[in-house]
Amino acid sequence: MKIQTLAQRTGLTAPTIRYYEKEGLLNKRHVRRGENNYRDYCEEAADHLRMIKKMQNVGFTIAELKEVIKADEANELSLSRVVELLRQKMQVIKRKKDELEQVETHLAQKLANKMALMDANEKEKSTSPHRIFT
Amino acid sequence: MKIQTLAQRTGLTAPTIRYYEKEGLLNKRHVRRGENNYRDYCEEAADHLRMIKKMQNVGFTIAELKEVIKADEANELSLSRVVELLRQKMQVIKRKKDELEQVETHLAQKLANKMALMDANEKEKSTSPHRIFT
DNA sequence: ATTGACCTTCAAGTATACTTTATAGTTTAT
DNA sequence: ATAAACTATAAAGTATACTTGAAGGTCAAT
Repeated sequence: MKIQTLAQRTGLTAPTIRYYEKEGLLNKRHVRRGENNYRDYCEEAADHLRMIKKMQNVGFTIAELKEVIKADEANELSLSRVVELLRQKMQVIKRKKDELEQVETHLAQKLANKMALMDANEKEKSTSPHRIFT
Repeated sequence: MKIQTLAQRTGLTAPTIRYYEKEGLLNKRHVRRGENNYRDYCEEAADHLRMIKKMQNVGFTIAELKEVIKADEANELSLSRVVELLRQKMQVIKRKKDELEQVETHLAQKLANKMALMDANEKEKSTSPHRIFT
């Protein structure tokens, strides 16, 4: 598949996909070159990019993504190092999940607060008319 | 409390705190000025900044943070607008949580994979000696 | 065979979030 | 009272993650 197709399937732009390749987030498994020198992507490239997008959304940098991707491709010699890295990244994710829940609680509290205020306002509005002639 | 104290309590640097103030993430409730023109922070400022840090960590931009903070301070007239905004941000958080879980699953799978490979390697090592003189 | 829609690379430009530097006034300790 | 350690502002510099622009090659349809 060509770059525009992949862009549409992932919601990224073609320049962004080229940029990610330059930054080392894609490898031979994902991209080849045709005779015309056009990039030719395999089907899995779309999933790969969607996962990259998700990790980006939750705060991973390109450098961190690259680290995980490269580790995944690395050979057996560094297996224990890869396992260590994956464990470490999962710790980071756990921390982020905790933080998200704290933020969620915080916002939920603010929301409840504002809604209570709105309710109070509504009551005032509906009771005022009764007081017009009192 | 002065800026260095606040910096230590939040893990931010003094310039970062000044920068956040300039960007509108702190208000009169959080900072005042002494006679010397030094900033004087209230106790709640630390919690406020820690929450900002958490939201930053999970991918909120300064512009988004400012939006929520300003909304929170807004008067009753825009209450329904604030409630709408808070609901919207909580949706974003929900989405981020989903994404984090997907990434977590993905990494957990890779981890399991690598560990299986390591196990296989270990077995090979322990059986090889037996084959040395065969 | 020419037009338009693709593709290529490379370089420069932009937005965000800081950090650093320069310059100067204030407070604290000896 | 003077040095060290703080505070202030303003402006410039940096890193990250793209986006945009220029200049050119390729492909598909008329």
